[in-house]
Amino acid sequence: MSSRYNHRETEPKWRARWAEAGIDRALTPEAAKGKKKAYVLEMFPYPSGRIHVGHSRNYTMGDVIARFRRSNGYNVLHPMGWDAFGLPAENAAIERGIHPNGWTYENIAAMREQLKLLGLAIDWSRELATCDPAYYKHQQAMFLAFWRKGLVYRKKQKVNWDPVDNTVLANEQVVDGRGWRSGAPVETRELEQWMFKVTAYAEDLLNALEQLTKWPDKVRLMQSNWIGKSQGARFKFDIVGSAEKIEVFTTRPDTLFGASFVALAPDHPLTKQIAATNPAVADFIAKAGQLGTSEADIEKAEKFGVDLGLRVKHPFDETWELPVWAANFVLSTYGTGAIFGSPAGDQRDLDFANKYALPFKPVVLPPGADAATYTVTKEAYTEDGVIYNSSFLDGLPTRDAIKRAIEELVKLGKGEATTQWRLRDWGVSRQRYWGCPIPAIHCAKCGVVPVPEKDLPVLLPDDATFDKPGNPLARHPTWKHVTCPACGGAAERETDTLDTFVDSSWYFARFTDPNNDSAPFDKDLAAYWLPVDQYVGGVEHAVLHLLYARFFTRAMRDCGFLDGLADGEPFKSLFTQGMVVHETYRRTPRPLQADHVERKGDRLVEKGTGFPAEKADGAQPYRVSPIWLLPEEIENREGTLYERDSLFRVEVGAIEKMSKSKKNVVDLDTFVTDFGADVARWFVLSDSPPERDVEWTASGVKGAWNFVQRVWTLTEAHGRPAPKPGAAAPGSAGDAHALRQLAHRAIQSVTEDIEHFRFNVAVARCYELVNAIAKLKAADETAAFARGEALRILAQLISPFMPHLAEECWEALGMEGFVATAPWPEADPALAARTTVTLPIQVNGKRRGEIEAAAGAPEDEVRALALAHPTVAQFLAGQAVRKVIVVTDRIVNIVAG
RNA sequence: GCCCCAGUGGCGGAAUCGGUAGACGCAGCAGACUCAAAAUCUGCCGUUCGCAAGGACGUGUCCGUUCGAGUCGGACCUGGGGCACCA
Repeated sequence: MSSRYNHRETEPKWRARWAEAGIDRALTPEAAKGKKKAYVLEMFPYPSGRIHVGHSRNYTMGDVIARFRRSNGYNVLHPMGWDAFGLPAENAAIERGIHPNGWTYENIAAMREQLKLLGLAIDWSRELATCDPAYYKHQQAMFLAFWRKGLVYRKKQKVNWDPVDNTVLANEQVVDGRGWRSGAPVETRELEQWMFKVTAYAEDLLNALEQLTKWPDKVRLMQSNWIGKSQGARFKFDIVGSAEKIEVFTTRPDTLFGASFVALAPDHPLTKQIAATNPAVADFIAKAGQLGTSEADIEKAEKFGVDLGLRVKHPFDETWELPVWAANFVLSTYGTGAIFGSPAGDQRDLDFANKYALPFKPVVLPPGADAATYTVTKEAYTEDGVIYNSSFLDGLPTRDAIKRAIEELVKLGKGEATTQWRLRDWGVSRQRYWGCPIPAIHCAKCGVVPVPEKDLPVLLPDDATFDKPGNPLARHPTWKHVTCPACGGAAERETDTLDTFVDSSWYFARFTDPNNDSAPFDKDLAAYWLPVDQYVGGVEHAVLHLLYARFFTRAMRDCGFLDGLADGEPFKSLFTQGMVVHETYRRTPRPLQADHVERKGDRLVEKGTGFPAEKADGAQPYRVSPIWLLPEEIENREGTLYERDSLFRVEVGAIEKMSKSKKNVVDLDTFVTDFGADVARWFVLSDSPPERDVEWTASGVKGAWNFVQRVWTLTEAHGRPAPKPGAAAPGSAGDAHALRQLAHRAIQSVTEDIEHFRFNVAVARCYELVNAIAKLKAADETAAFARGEALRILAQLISPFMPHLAEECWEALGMEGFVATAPWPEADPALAARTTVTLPIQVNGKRRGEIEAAAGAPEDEVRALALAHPTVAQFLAGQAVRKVIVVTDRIVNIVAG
């Protein structure tokens, strides 16, 4: 009598046994002598509340790798922690009066329990939270060390300022140019900010990307573009009738004879200076300032400028004067904030010249173009070519002309060759409470003074208030008042806290020695475990988090915290996984008469039902709001979707990333109760390649559920112990032999697939194996051996994916110990090898038949067999065989005609 | 606007080195079991012509390279992602 697989009993049972046996703990380097190490890490979560099945994919992928490595004999480190500082905790404090500390730790407790439900092989003894003073005190110590090393400095930087709330806004708190809470238009203010000198490593951060061969090309390219190294020249234009000069940066000094104007950024000092007396220029600055800073905004914006009334001398021809404009497309933050425009060779310059009727001429002749007739009117030519119309540069190809032009600028003492970086230093100051305090003290006499190491950690005060906007640290009555460590006089603490990207820039190193009180981590332990062998996370962190972490490991190395990571690269192999997406559901809006609407507090609701309502454009003045609904609030009645309780019709919206705001989430607890963790784990890895998004569907869940049941039914029906690995078979023939071959080939394939992150293909191979096991009906000893062996192999192959089910099967097959710690199966080469192959025969590239041949059969033999094939012969009738191509074990192609 | 990636049955996808296109799953169809349903099992399942054997067509479009192209090259179309107009 077969019973259904009961995940509700089985899953907790095995989790308890694993925990009791402590199999998920990483071994110390001494205890792991002779083993290789594998550090597997998923990007740690922000404790935002509850997790849904969408989050589970990331952790499941890491877990598959971790379990696979452990089965292959590695000493595995697979830890978990919490990126626990951040804005949402502070928002919750403002909105609901809960202290960020309490809110954060409650969320951590809830999410830890949820993650444990997934059966992840995580070493929970190493758990850390970045908001724990035991963590951030080391961060403060490293901050001081970086400071001593010259990697920290202070600089004025622009921030978004809310003039009503008197507070600095994060970009995400600026909605349509207004403060999210006050609704007041955002102002730009300059504040003294703490900076990390990332640019000190610009060259290395760029060059080392080449060595990161196990990172996705896409991420390497994005980092490379972000760092943005460009070679060019810096030189000065002399202003006519003045001793002042305008310095510009260019990558194309070869086009200097095509110059038609010089343009300055709206906030270039000279532009500002002229604006003081010239209302047209002041007007231009105001207009340019209204444009957004995002590229989308600027895309829509037309290029415009204003003539500053100045003229400059061309560096190569004193008699040639160029007008000076201010233009909205010139960036003050890049290069010198000034350019020369060479319209024929740059689309922006061309658009600008055309708009203001500035004269220009082409100076780069494209290959094959005729110098006498070539013109540029609407489209600039930005590629390489041969220089003409350019005095001493005439006839030189682009590259040589760039060199020659720079030589000339140097000779004239006007400029030099330079390297320009797009990368800027990292501003780490945040005017917020819930972050790591910056260990600095401001003294009127001594200036900015570091907090002495012995006084660390600088703790956050528990009794901050969140009832008013602004920085709770700055307005705390006592916290900031201290004595100066240098002179002993009255002084004030720094009230800025660190950007949370700092917290996540070294947590992977802390995991190697998470309870160290005297140092961030022990150098030997870090040297043993680092770099992280496999890092798994979302592509949204492709630039900032990964770049900052790469900076941080270099800085930690150079400040003596970290040994054994000579190249400074923290993550050897990176995988960026796709998201889980799901349909969205919205209540279909229903029109309402004005007298059916009432006001409750500051919200409109429908009278009687209390459904939220809003103003509408149609015939009726109001409607019920089309709010988002959870999947479990939906009911399907004969193909039409309704909201379960209200019986509103439901519209199916776009398929989007699972998110709280769209409510298209499937709660993890509920799902695990209904279907089990294994079903969730199996589902998120089936069907879609890991780097692509996977859509969560009921039918996909059903497929995974059926598979779990099928594996268990087959295992239970076998009803006897499976042969131990390497046991001799009692003979092997026919279908039983075929099953053994398939099982051993499955080992090879699944092993390869996991190594290469092809989880969906590994899943397909497991389905094949199960189908083959089910198909073998014979009951004799030979078949029983083959079936038992195949079931044992199956249990092992699925164990990284569905660890609970695999343990239950392993036990039912009479195997000893945990499948989780059993050695990974090895394929018997004799069984896995193919002895005969099916070769397709093509005639002139079209398939006309196939033959069976021994694997590796000699070419002559295969050729003879192919030519003798009846159908093939038919197609060859009346034609001469010109050539026979035999690709061993793949294909035969006969060329005839 | 610039840069990058991807387009394969009704759907998700497989084809790892240029060598049988469509593995595996989902959906669907037919049948078995059942009083019935669920579950399970068996078979079919790219389009098209054909009674059949078999043929023709088929991996976004067009062109090319090759004995042979989903895979390589060129041009284009569509969708997705990144971006700080980077001079």
